[in-house]
Amino acid sequence: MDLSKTVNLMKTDFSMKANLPLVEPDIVDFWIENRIYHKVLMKNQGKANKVLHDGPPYSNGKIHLGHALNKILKDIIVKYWNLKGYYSPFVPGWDTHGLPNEKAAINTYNIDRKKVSEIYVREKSKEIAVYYSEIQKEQFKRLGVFADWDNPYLTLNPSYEAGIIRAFGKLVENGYIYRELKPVYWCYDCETSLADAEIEYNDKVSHSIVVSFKLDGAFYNFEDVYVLVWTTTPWTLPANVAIAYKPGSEYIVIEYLGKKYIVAKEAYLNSEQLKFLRDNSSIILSFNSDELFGLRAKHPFIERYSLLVYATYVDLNNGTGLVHTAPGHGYEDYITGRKFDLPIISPVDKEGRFNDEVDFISGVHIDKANELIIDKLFKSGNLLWKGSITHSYPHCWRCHKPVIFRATYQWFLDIDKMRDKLISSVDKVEWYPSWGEDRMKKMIESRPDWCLSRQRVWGVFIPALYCKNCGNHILDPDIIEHIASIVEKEGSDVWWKKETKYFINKDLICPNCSGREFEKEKDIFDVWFESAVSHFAVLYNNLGHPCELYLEGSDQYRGWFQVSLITSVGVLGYPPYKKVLTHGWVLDHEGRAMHKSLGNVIDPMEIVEEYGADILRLYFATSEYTNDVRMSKNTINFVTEMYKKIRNTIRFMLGNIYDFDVSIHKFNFTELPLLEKYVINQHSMLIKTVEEYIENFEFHRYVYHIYNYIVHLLSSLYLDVRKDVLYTYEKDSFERRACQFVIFNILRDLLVMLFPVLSFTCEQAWKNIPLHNISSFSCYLQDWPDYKKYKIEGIEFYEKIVTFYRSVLSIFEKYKNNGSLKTTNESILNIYSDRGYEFFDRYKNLIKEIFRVADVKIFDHKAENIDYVVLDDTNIYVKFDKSNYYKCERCWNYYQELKDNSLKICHRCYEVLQKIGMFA
RNA sequence: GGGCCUCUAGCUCAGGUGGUUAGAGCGUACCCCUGAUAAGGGUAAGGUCUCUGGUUCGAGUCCAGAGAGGCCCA
Repeated sequence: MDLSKTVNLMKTDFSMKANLPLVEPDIVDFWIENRIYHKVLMKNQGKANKVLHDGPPYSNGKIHLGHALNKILKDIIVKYWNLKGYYSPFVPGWDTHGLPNEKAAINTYNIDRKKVSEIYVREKSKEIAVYYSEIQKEQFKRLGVFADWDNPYLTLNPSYEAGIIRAFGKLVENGYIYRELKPVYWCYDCETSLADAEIEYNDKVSHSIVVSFKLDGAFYNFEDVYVLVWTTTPWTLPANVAIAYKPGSEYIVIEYLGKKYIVAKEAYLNSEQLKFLRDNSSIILSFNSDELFGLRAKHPFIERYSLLVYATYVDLNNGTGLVHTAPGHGYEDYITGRKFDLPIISPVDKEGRFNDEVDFISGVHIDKANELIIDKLFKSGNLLWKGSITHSYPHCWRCHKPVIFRATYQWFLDIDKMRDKLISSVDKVEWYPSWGEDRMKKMIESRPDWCLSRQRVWGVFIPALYCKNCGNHILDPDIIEHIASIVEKEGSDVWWKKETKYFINKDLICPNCSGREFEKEKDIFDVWFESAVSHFAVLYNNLGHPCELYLEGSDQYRGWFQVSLITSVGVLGYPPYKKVLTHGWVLDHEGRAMHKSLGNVIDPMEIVEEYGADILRLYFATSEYTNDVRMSKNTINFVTEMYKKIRNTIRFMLGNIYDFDVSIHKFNFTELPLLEKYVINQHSMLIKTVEEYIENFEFHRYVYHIYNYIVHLLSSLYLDVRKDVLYTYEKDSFERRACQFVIFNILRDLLVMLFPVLSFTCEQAWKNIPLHNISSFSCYLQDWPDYKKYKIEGIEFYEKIVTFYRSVLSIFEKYKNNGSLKTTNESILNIYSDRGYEFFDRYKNLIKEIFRVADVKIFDHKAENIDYVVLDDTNIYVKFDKSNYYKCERCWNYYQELKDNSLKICHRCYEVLQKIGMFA
């Protein structure tokens, strides 16, 4: 008789080898064809909603690992919420406007901006943006991310654009918008402003001059004292309004050729530019630079005074330690200017020519003006030294000519006005990790006003008008709303297509000059403003505002978290989110950022194609992602092994319920065998703990906890112990059906609990559960398990037996290693204890079951010279003996006697064989 | 240069309010099983807790520096 044929071995089509790269695409199709995302929403309709609002990635390339990490983490949360019974839609978004796509369009289609219409550039930019958003969408789908892919929000959608304009209108109404001069990079050859990204740095030879400004009044009883400044851009001197020194530093008065000059001591000793006077001058006074505060110096060729102010960026190793400050011509100068309320003078026009402000250079180009100014300084005796310098200098990316900083009028959002409100609104948000709150506050405290305007075409225009007569700007909330409603229907292109009057819906008269002719603003919004108002364009009046959660990389404290907060507080008065969660960056194995130049970039889709999306998902889920996540192909192997263990355990469970029907084989948990009760109660604890971890967004704990449960409790203990019952007991026996019942419950719950991470694998396993046992055709349509259902009282003692078992195993190892025993099956376990006799005696059968030994003998006294383990502070002595029992050839257990010695079958197996008709 | 953050076994992670020999899994080595089999079970060896000072009877845990790395600014 072939006894192996009489045993109930596992059966399943769920293969051991995953083949994820091959299998996953079909599962994606299954989800999409069956509208699983929508079905879950229908199921949860009317329940409490929790919305994770998607921060829109920029649509100018394929996804990288950072995108993958971000979307997978979001997906885990949203899937958990939906399983838990919340109504949690996920609307994906893309940031589509802005310079990178405009640049990409110009490069891709070889566009000469001067020769084509703005509409053409916009059309081509849109092509690029839509193209990449579609690519990214497909990639995200392939990662197993669930979302409303057919209805994403794109910032170029007319409805979204209208939202941008309306949000701006609210900010105007609330008094946060103003217009002011600000220096921007300017190319006088291309006659345009440039963004940072359009700047390239090249070496340039510049003038290098040291200029004196005469102090107004006496300094330390010295009359006629001069301060020295160094500059490489003499043409900016007409815009000089201040001189900056480094606070709290040692400055000196020196005498040089009979005159007294102030410089920083360190500069005097080290600076290249002061070399000319170092050897023929003497220090006559030393003082703290703070004494300079509030003094003023006379401009060398303009009837104006220059204020002495402090600035921490002043460098004492170059120049004089006193920095020529022209807020109209430099960013740092501008910041200092705002700090000290200095005027912004901008005497240069768009072609680089001076206006009439200073007579001797009126109409002169700045390149020529340099010479004239140097000459003027020389003649007045204010030029102390003249040389040249080669330095790295910003150039235009298109014409490669040096650019200048030039103050032009820009639109601003007034942060100062709302700063207190912003900071207090930070308190209303829960930040994960908690240091986020502090970080956000510190950033808001020091953040300058927000320059909203860009001199570009690919974006949403700023809905402002100008009086043709006097140039006065007009921001009218009624007109802005009117424009928004036009854009909602026709898209933002309409601004470039229609005449100004098309946008004016009332009798508009310039309040300044009573003019009636107007023209449209040419500037567009900073792209950050567009994505910043997604809460208004997407959440408000739709998904709900504020939403539950924003989740982005930690760079977004400066970016989207912050700008969203600003616009939300500015428009509605409160934050757009209840919680903010951040993740770190994906780094290479060495902990370095991935850069093309370093050659350490890993493409997420490469991982998906080689290992599968579930592996990538598991990788991120097991990482402590609030820190940076290191990744290399080596570390992926670790996750792969972990995956195999999970998969095989699932497979084993699936294979052992092939003949199980939950509608027939139903039990109350309280009537189950002890081991089953113990396992079910552990299962209850698992669910509870896992929930807590996920609620705190601690996914690595959640996954590791399940994993350890699978390894320690299921694979190593329960399933291993119960193989005997599953394989050799009669199919319909209480023991076997009870075991299957427990396995089925655990399996079903595990698949649901792992679904947010291992979506593909769980769905695939779900399809392999015998059909009659499940009520839904997708794992995702199940409910999250209720831990209370599995709570069982009075089985705490079992833990003690398990602990005893685990510690005794190392003793058994000694018998194995010296060759006296091979398996526990064949041996007898002797337990000696003077204090634990009663306990061990009572659970003798359980101990036999867990240890899988031939027999257990308990003694109520200690033993000498043998191994012991400590249990509850009591020494338990343990000895294994080889039994002389007989092995049953069917169940492989050892018995004192067999039923049939010729067949070598034990009593139990004999009965089973009889029942299944083997002896008929 | 500034703000914020990270640094525990080869790898991924645990280690509330400071307290005896720092834990788990993977990997490794060795053993068992061959009815989860390109599987399953077991045991063991691996850590100056990045470094240097300090507080304390006592610090991975608190404080101050340093180093390496990350994000954001300048």
